[in-house]
Amino acid sequence: MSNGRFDPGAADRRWQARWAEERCFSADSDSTKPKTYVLEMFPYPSGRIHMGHVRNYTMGDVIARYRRMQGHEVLHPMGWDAFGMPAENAAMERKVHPGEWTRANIRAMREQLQRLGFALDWDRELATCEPDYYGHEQALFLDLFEAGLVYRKESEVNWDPVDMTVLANEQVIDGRGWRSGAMVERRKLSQWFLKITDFADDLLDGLRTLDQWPEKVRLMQENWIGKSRGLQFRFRLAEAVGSIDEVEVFTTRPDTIFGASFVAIAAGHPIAQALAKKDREAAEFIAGCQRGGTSLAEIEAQEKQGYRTSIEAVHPLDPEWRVPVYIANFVLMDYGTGALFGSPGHDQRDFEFATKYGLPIRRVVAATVEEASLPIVGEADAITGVSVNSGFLDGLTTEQAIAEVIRRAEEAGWGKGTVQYRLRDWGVSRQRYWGTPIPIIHCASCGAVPVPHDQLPVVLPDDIEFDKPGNPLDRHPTWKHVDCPSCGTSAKRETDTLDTFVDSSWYFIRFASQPADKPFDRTEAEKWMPVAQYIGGVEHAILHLLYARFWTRALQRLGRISFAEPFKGLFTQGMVTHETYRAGDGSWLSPDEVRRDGDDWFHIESGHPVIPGRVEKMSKSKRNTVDPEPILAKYGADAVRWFMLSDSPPERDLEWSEGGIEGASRFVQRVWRLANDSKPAEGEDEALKRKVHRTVAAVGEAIEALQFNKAVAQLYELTTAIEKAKASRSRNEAIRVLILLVAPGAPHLAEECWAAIDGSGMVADAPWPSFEPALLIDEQVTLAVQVNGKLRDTLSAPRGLDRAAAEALALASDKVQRQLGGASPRKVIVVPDRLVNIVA
RNA sequence: GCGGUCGUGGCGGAACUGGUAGACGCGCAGCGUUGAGGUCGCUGUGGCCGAAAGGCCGUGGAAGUUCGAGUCUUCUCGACCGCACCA
Repeated sequence: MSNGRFDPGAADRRWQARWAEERCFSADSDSTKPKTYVLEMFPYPSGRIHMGHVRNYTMGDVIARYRRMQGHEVLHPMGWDAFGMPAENAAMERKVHPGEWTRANIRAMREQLQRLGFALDWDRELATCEPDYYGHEQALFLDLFEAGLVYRKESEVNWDPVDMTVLANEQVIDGRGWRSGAMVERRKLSQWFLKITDFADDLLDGLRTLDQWPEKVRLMQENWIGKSRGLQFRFRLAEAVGSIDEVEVFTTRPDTIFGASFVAIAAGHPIAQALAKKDREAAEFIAGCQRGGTSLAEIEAQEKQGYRTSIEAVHPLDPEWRVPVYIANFVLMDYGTGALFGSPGHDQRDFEFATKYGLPIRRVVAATVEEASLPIVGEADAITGVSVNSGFLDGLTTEQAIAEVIRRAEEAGWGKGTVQYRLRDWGVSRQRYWGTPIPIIHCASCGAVPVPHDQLPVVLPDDIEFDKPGNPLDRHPTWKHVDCPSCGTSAKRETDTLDTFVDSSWYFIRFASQPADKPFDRTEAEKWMPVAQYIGGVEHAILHLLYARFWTRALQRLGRISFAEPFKGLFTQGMVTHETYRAGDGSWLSPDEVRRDGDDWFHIESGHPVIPGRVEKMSKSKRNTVDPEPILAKYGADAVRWFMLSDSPPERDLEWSEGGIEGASRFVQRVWRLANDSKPAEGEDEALKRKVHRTVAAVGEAIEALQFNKAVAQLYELTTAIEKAKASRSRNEAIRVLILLVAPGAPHLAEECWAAIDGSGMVADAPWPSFEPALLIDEQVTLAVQVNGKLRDTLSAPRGLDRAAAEALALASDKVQRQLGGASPRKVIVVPDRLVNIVA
């Protein structure tokens, strides 16, 4: 064994090979040990791993290895979220098949991950783009279909008329398609939806059970589901429109019903549609509303506009009172009833609308009844208080008034108390090739017919052309032409594929159990599920994590599994960031193109000055990425892993720095030197022994709380203590323990050191060291001595010193006496074993 | 607008239920090792005054509670994140 520097190049490979050979990290579902499922969000196979992956998987690996050392049977799998658009873009740009491109990327990334020495069970690796995964997904989709949780509906989408495809909101830039640059249209398409709204209340209630989730994520989901209680009620129309003689609205503030000054309906509302047939102006207004994309920015940019129809609505509480009906661009068809009544005194949006169209603005809520005649000026007064100018509601608090209106509405039959959700059903149709084919066949006489289970998987055709815009699956000459499974006449396959979020909604169950003949085996899956610790980026706080929760609950409703929540513990890690650099012309420069000289930065090639910018998430566009591969080659896996754990708390951003990786690398060398410095010695070192026990306790605690930066700091301290200690049996023991404590973070180093001190077996199989609680407590304590709350002295005292003795000891201090200047203390506060505060 | 997180040295960050602020790392400085540079080792490092002993100030700002506040309360300023015409 070398006495020189630790050589990660050789050590990394050596131990990675050993772990693989001995299948150290294959999870045995028949094990009698306690089981722990540790999972990180699986990556999209873009081709190369980035620092964010390294950080994410390092954290998971520390948990997995720590649990293993604690005697758990750990499931820690890895796979690929392998469907998605980048593969199709690559196909178009480079004329490679999406599958070929994706699989090559997987090979490259698998090798990179293996290079980092993660304790992964590669036997369970899966890729969502393979039929042996998506075929089972199709089966699950059909189960949901049969249970009535899947339906087909016309829905508005962003349509790119050149590429002939649906665009996600993020792909619409300034109203144009991101690839084609064509003006995006709103189009109605028949799409498949999953009934996530059926579970709105369950998903909301379930959040309360997720006490190991970040509060932030639970709040985000709560807001996303957006439950509101209110009154749904009808205005009779003074004059019927065709067969429609009333308009139903929803409000969360029924107490403001006496402030009603208009009714507004969405452009897509049946009344609006009916009016459009006979009123050209109305038709034009509706068309105007539907121009442009559905993206957030665009809707926001639009000014509130309304078209005053000839219709009037009758106030439910006063048949003489009529309010105008507007078609308005800000009313959403798919929230509530697609219609609302405006109460401009107490809602800013209604206020603006009423101001623009000269509608009455009445105060119906005030802080106190005395303020009933206070005018509303400038902006709406969105308060709760007491009802005023509201007939029978006058004097009631907002809460009472709401209840009273609902009561009367229900009694008289013109409305009822209801609950509304912001959450919409999940549209899963995508007009793309590289996704899971939706296993449905459309038959002219039988309608939408599920593909029989024995004909699954519906496999994507390989002979596919990307030379034209649109969905290549739809253009394929033969693929979609099949016979109806029900009546046998010729029919057509669904050519849309599933949103890739469906793929990631159940992969964690497939990891736990992967039989060939079905999606999963219930008993087997339940040995591992739910995931004990799930780790990933906060960007998935809503979509992925909500969809996965929904899918799991759906499976539970179908009786396929017994648990409702897939992820018991969730941790959202921060991003890896780096300073940005710009040249004089504003172009971005990468970190290796610039050089620092004191406080100034220069472009290496040209010598021109460079402007350093803010620290931002590593991204290609800002050119501030650091590729893990060369770093890995230079410093080895352990230094990189260690740096990922150091410095920043895991939930916060970590700034990549040369100094940081150097520091981590230095630590690796220090541990290595200590391991080689362990020679037979006699004698005990009490102080060091205590330090070791304290560190074992603290590091374990820190890892369990996912505070890796604190664990790292503890280990630095212990390392320094060992370096300073004289040779002794305790010191050799300390080195042995240090190696074990370092192992989850720096496993290659640990194995190599373990071999150097002749430890038995591998660290990968070694148990986590234990500690003696008695040794955590010192016999001598340091008492802080304050005079009037200011620290004046610190004294060493035996633990458990009583109050009187502590007080006497403190008063005996020269420094205290000098502060007192002969005066006697007025009061003395003693906190045993901690401090004495003398009040003069 | 609504909801949330966070403000501590030059930097990343520690500080358990109110009890020695600044652990640990980076950076910086001095010394040593080395032929030089780097590596490596040792020492120092919140600010101000002081040779030192020591003193004063100090956790975004202001006030309050307390023997004692980074921690609790109120107000205020700032940064960041999520949602957003949701009736």
